[in-house]
Amino acid sequence: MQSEPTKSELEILQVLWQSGPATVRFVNDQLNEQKRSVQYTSTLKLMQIMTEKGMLVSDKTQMKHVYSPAIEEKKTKGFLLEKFVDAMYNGSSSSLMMQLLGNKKTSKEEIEEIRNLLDKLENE
Amino acid sequence: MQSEPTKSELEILQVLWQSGPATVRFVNDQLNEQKRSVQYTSTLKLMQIMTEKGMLVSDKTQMKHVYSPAIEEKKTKGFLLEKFVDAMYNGSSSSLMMQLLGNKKTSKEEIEEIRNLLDKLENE
DNA sequence: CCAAAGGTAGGAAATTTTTCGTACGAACAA
DNA sequence: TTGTTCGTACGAAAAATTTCCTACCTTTGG
Repeated sequence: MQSEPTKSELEILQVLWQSGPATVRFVNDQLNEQKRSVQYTSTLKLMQIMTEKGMLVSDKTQMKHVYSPAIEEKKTKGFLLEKFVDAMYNGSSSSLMMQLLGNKKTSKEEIEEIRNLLDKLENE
Repeated sequence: MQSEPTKSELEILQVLWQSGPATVRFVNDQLNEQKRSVQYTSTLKLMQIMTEKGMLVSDKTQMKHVYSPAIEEKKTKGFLLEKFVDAMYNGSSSSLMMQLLGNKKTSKEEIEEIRNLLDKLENE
């Protein structure tokens, strides 16, 4: 079973998803560049907690520990997406899509792509 | 400007969206039915805080105050959806949709609904 | 060798979010 | 009238999350 990452935890996961396994130093630098100012030891602590929780795994064979997400990106995102859809749109994917398609301009290509996916889904 | 509702605040908004303007008593009952056990005064307090923050407005002319969301449902959901897409899918709506459709939670009916929506969009 | 730089560990402080106890007023039924 | 029920107000406790201080070890450059 999977527990919901907090806001800060999610930021860390994002860095790791984006850049692959990394040291605390690297993650912390990325956070400071991309997100917000945060002390090295804060990031360290959080990543340690995440490891305890089983969200990350760390390779401690070297002095500079290297962390990676314990659960694959797709699964975690899928899980969070599902929760989001449930909470916000009563579990209705199409409602969410309506909102999404209504809000932003979607290109013909994207529409085609989605249509193809729909076809594939129905032929299973 | 709009501030992000916390988890609990979102639950309250959901009740109000679902049922329209309501008293604390009603909201609290709904939460206990639909979500989790929570004391009346906890819900009251939270709704008061939300009112301070400008997320809710309350009609205090009657003894039983009646609360409604201060911002329309669509705007709030759109705002949260956008943040979600940005955080999780680098702002790419179609990526999100792919993931959504890839999850096996989408029913035939929903697929049809989406197809219709795509048709509509293309004919504009 | 020695100092400086950079790493982890751990506890505790700070902040944010959530919960609830208590006080007190209004309504209502007996 | 009177007491029971139902409402709000408010402060503070509790819990969850986030931040950082301090200690101490390892590596590296001079």
